[in-house]
Amino acid sequence: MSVRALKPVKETQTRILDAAEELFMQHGFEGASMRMLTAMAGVNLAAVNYHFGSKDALIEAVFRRRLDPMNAERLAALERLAQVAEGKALTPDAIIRAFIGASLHMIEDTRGGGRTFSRLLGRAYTEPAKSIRQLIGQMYAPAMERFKAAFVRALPELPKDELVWRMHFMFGTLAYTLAATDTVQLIAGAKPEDRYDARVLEDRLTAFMRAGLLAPLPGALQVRIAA
Amino acid sequence: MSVRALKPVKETQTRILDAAEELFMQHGFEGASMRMLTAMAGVNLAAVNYHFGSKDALIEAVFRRRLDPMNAERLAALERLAQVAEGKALTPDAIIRAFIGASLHMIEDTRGGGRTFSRLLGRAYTEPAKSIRQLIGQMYAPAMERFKAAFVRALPELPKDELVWRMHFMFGTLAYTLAATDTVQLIAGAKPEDRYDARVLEDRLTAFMRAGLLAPLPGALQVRIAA
DNA sequence: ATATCATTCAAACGTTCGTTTGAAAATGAG
DNA sequence: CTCATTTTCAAACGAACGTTTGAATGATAT
Repeated sequence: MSVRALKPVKETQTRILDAAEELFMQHGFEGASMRMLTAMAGVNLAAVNYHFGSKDALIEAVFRRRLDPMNAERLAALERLAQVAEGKALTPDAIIRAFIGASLHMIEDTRGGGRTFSRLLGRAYTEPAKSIRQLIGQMYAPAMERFKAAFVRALPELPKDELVWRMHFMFGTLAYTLAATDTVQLIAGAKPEDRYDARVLEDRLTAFMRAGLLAPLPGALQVRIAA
Repeated sequence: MSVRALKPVKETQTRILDAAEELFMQHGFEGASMRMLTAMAGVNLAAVNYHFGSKDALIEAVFRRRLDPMNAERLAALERLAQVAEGKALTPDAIIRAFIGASLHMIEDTRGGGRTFSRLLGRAYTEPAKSIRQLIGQMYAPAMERFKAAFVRALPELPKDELVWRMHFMFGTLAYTLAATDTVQLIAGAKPEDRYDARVLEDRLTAFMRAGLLAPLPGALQVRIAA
């Protein structure tokens, strides 16, 4: 097969992936049918099975296309920081930014569909289908391990149990922020135009997460009801 | 219709609601079919349409059964605090506990299916189907407003925009904690047995959220506010 | 030009979906 | 008991699902 022969193939596959991304986000994996999907992509109904094998394989391909580069970017950012630090432990702030930066860059990518995917991704974390959660888990595992190690070095005094929980909380904050579209408007009439200004959002998220990560241990907190 | 006549009706409806809760959580709303559902409930296939009208109406009923009392509990807890405070502003700590307490009590309810529902609820926040997100939004709106007002009183120096975002982040942390089953195990081999010790979890969540809520304003925002 | 491969296409496959139906069974009131 | 109402039940409805098929079309290399 020559190089030229690949071009139309990739175009069809890309069109399918783009449509799948959009429709999976809007209607969920079960809710988006092959007929909707191929119609939006402008390809024949059988094209998905021909190019990807099955709907499940398509779902996996949708995630793989974006998630692999994203986690690579994450790890590269962490590596770059480690280079600059010259052996010293990184600050929690820097680690957090390395982790969430990759996700937020995607939000800004309105043209390329990155924003669509980021919303899809936020939802996938809580997806009922075990196979999908497993897939996501596998793709995140290596990055997760490296970032955990970085946090352990940055916060040697924080018990590991507690760190794991706080990473869990941070992950939740990020996932929900990626996925949710309505809550901010629900709480108050927020200006939606700066929702996707990734720089401002990164600052906001980092401030929140950093404080949560460094919070005093629960036992040390004294409970007061009123000021 | 007599009082006695209601009993078997309620039993059938309750069996359906319980099965729906379980299967919606495991397979999602589209993934759980009426045939699975009625089989688990031990009722005839037509029973759902007879008692609830449609599958969509059943979904709404599943949420209404738990969510209305939960938000009532939330508001009652806040009201109780306000009584004790005698006009003084509440502490962020107390407000947070009032908000998350209701959700966490549900996690502890293993027998009554509350824990199942809380996981379902965590997922529903990021549900693709607009109708479901709308339903949840409606049910939360009144409580949301009251809690926002309480936070505004407790933190008069915090800009409202920022407060809204931080409530959003807190909501995300809670939602994800309710929904997620794998992430903690993914980050590290956590002990799953204390995952649902609501008291410990409440302390952990409160410590994290309190710190995030009170975090110093991000640098870029301070510049904006000063200007 | 011809043979070979990759891709597209319309049509149909069997299955499962949510819902409806009308008769049977159960229940409560007079 | 009798009648009216409520609830259950087996069966069937049309529609939509993911997938498969085999022929038609396109492109490549000899």
